[in-house]
Amino acid sequence: MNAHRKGPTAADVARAAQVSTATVSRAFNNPEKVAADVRDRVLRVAKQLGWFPHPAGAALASRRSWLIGAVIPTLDNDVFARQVAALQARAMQEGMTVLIGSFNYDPEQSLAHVRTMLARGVEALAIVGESHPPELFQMIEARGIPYVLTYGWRPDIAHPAIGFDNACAYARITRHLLDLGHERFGVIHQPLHNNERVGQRLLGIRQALAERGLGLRPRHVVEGPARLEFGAAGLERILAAEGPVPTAIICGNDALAIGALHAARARGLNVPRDLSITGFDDSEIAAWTEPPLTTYAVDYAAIGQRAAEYLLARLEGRAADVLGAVGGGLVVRTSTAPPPG
Amino acid sequence: MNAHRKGPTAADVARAAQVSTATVSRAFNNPEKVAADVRDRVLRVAKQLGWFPHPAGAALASRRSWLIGAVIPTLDNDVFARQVAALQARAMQEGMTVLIGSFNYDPEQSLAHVRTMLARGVEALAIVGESHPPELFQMIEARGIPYVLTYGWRPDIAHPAIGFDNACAYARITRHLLDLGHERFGVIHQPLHNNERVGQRLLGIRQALAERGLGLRPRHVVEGPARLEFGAAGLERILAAEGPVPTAIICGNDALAIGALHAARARGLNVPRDLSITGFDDSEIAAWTEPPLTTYAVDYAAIGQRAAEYLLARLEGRAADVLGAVGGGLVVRTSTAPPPG
DNA sequence: CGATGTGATGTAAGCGCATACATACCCCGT
DNA sequence: ACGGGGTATGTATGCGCTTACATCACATCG
Repeated sequence: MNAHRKGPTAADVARAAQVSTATVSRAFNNPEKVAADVRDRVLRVAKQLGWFPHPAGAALASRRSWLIGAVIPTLDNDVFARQVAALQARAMQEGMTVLIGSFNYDPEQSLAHVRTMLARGVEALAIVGESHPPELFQMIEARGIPYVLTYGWRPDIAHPAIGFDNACAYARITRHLLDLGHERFGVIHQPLHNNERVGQRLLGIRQALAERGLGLRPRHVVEGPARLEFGAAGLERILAAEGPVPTAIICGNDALAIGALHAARARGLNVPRDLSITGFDDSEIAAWTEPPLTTYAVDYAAIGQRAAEYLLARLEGRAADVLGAVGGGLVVRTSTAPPPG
Repeated sequence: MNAHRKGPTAADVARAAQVSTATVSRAFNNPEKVAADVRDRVLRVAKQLGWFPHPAGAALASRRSWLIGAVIPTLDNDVFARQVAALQARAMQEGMTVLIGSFNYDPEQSLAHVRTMLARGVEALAIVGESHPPELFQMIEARGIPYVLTYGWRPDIAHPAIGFDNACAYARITRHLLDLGHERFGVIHQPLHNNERVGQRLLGIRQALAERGLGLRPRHVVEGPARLEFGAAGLERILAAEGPVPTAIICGNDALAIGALHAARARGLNVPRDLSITGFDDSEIAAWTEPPLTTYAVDYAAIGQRAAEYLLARLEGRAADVLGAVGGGLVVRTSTAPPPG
């Protein structure tokens, strides 16, 4: 690979503008320290020569990379995309740029991403979730850079984190259904593997049920990919189970819920009269399904924005009171109703 | 900001391993050039000291940043997210990392992103669309780095590009409807502003219509944000127009089409019996709407992957025959049918 | 057995910039 | 007119690494 083209250097600009390289550097980085006429001359010459500070030289001398790393499961999910977009917007205001790595729910890959990001000199890291190899956190600690976990948050979490309490959120959904009078529940959820958030959610459901002396039957809990297709297949499977069938189905996200909605209709069931179904995330389409979906909204943009806030503050040695839970809440539409009979 | 922590340097490792810094560097970058025992010793000492090559030093000395820039309209859209994910996956195989910038259909922002990316030392750039200030392309040319435009592609495009021909794609959709017997068409499309692809699409529709001696009435063409809500509002507006109303509605993407589907149902129209509606992108949900949506699939992942291929090849001075059109085609489902009567 | 080649390692020169420190200059007060 | 203090600019060093080149040990072969 020969990626290099020899361009002009600060020295060339200095010579052409009849100043020293120090003044060239100052004209770019501390304009107020340079007399207006000199600065203008330098900037003009630089533009003419097509020069601007070479990042590696600048990074080396100033010991700053102006890079923040964001490690997320996948970009193919609005939830993370929104978060990253907000992080990036805020970071850009401070002149920092964001490096994104998607790890596809694979701890190997998250480790690899953190490794290369550190090798690229990121000054801070935002990472989705807790399910990562201990080595990942050790590497970060060893580097001594600020980091923050995003998406999930729990009162007893062992890292700086910004997000929402998955257990609480799903307990909230469950109580909504309990209050409507439901007693038999089904759950269609994402893979538990390497995703502590999903475990938290099941926990939240189970706790809310336990409060009323209820429980979840294993045959009414199905796990699979977070896609419409599995939402449909999952509901089929639950309804095919032995014995009395659930009257309420709690889904891991809106896509699963929409799939379930379809499967229910295909079986001639009326939602919500015969079966209540809930989603999660309050995606755009949730308001437009037939019937409109009861779901749970989380302010994902706030997660990204506050994560940026936190990291920026840490980099400046400031304190920032932004860790913890972000806003969110149940959005009741018409896919939930009292159970039949 | 004090982002710096003084860590060990190559010299520390060299000393501890009783070799020169050159050998340390080689042990990391050209392991095969170092005797096995020495290499192991160096790597062990390095790990023990928690050292690895400082990126800025490495970048400065080797004149490589291993960075590729991706400039896209927004991450909030699956279409671009998929493309970026593929680009990134391919780039990572070669040890390069991808810097992402979303410009929100604002040329100012795309310019700003390219500027900071160049300042970060990216070695190549992938950019969505042609609607950017000339200055943007000048900056890239001045830097002399490879770049490729993605998403849109035309036979007469003036840049290296990978994507699909928006005009052809929409002509194809239009002909499908023409073949079904439609003669009056409506269009619900995204903002034309700073988005040459949308203009291309309208062009394609008009050309296909012209071939059969037909045209588009201005009052049957509405422009607005690419959201469900506007899909619905747009259809309302078209149906409220004076005179005979369209029997086929061509939408700029699946979200608009789904919105239109809803509005049609709300007005008591049966799709496709009373009205045909088409989408674009073949998003996951398109197969699950009521009725399932006729739409147009584009292999967005291939765009990202081939863009990476092209840039990588250029960086290595190789030729790569990947520019041009990617796969795609009409997906006929049941939201289209012959016009009523 | 000495000339020559080969592979492993060391030496040292930058890579392009920021910045602490030194210097020159100017303004002002006295 | 002179000194003090502030401001604009220059000087020179080093950031941490890679790599061309020099060197050295050793094996090979005529």
